[in-house]
Amino acid sequence: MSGDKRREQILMSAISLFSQKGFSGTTTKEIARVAGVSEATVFKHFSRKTDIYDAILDNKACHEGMRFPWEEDPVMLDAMRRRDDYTVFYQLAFNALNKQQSDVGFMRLLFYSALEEHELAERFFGEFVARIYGFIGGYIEERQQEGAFRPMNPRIAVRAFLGMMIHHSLNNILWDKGRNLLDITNEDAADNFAQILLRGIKA
Amino acid sequence: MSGDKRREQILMSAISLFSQKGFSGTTTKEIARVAGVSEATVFKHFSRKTDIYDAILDNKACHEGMRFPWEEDPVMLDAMRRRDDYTVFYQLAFNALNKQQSDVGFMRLLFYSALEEHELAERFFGEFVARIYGFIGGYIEERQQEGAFRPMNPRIAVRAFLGMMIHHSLNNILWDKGRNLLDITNEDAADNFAQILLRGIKA
DNA sequence: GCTAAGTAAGTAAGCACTCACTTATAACGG
DNA sequence: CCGTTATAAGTGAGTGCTTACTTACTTAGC
Repeated sequence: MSGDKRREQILMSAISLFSQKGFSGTTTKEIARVAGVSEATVFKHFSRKTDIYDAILDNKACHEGMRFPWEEDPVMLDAMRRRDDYTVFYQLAFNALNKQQSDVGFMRLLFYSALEEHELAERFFGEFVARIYGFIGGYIEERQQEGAFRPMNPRIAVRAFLGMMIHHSLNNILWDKGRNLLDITNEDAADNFAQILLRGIKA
Repeated sequence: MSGDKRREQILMSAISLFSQKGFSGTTTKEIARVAGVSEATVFKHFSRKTDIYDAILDNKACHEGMRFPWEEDPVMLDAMRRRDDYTVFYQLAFNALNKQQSDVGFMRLLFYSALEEHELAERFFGEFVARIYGFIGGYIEERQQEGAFRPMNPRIAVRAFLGMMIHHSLNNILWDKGRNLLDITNEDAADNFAQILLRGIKA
């Protein structure tokens, strides 16, 4: 197998393990076993254990994870132009919830790295989340100036909205996997969250 | 020093370390150093490392952390009787935010234990959060029957409200310690979150 | 003089990481 | 077509260090 392919395979195994057990809870031996190679091979591709972690967050997080739904969703972009606030926030929530649900491992990894205070995780959150605040906050601000939304700090509205979505995903991923407290579809969640926020901030 | 006092002292050191580095990232040697005793003394009080973790979540979490603000806050109980919805939700948010802010270590510990899938953490979340959903959800349901709130699944409203608060605390604790994205007081946050939710669910 | 509190000095297992070595691949002159 | 050779991919068997945990022993207080 070529070096690049093997490297990718090791990274995939590492993502799976780090997301389950965190950095210090995962051994290089185990990464090698899951990747189906010897431990020495792992160290041929990554000279230190932290290099594996760095590579994951550098590639996976900062390239794959950094795509923004609104840059690819014509439905939402069109709704923004038409000032169809409900569709804008419904699409935002629906896209985000689906994305979070489809990559539970990556979500867990981000949480571990935040707790372990990995610098790359901090950078990821700083850049990615900052752009989200700018984008949604900017739209809310425009609508405030148009008199559609009541005056308030738009970033508080963003935090409230993101809070609903992320906390909902967190519940499903971490604390309430059996959906005992609340068992709803992403469509239902997006619909309700969009409605609560919009009624909550409209003029 | 008496056995019980020493035991407590070791637990305090362990809480501090586990909350910073997680379970597998913390060594028994380090716990002993912080507690100012020998490693052997740690194992006199706790025969295995996991016993320390269990003791923390058993005592600290299930006894100290399980106190509910509404059971002690006369302002909020009175507001509930008077159907002063704003004060009810403002007090809920303000109490929760202050509590979370005052015990960052405990919050981090709960996150670690959720990621590491510690059974006691699951029990804590199951019991504690379930009671919150029952309590707030029950109040919302009553107000719906009185015609004050619009018809909807009350638990979705609870999730939205808890999401705003917990995500806000999480931002301040984990991702945006420098308050770059949003820098507001707990009073401001509680006020805005309560307003957004109430406008969002009122009839 | 008994019991509880405490520890120095271990132990075996596990950890990240290295080294000497083998195999597979492919390019190239004859 | 073959045989040589350079290079990259891969590994078994270690290295020294750290880990959770133990044992045999000392001290302090009633």
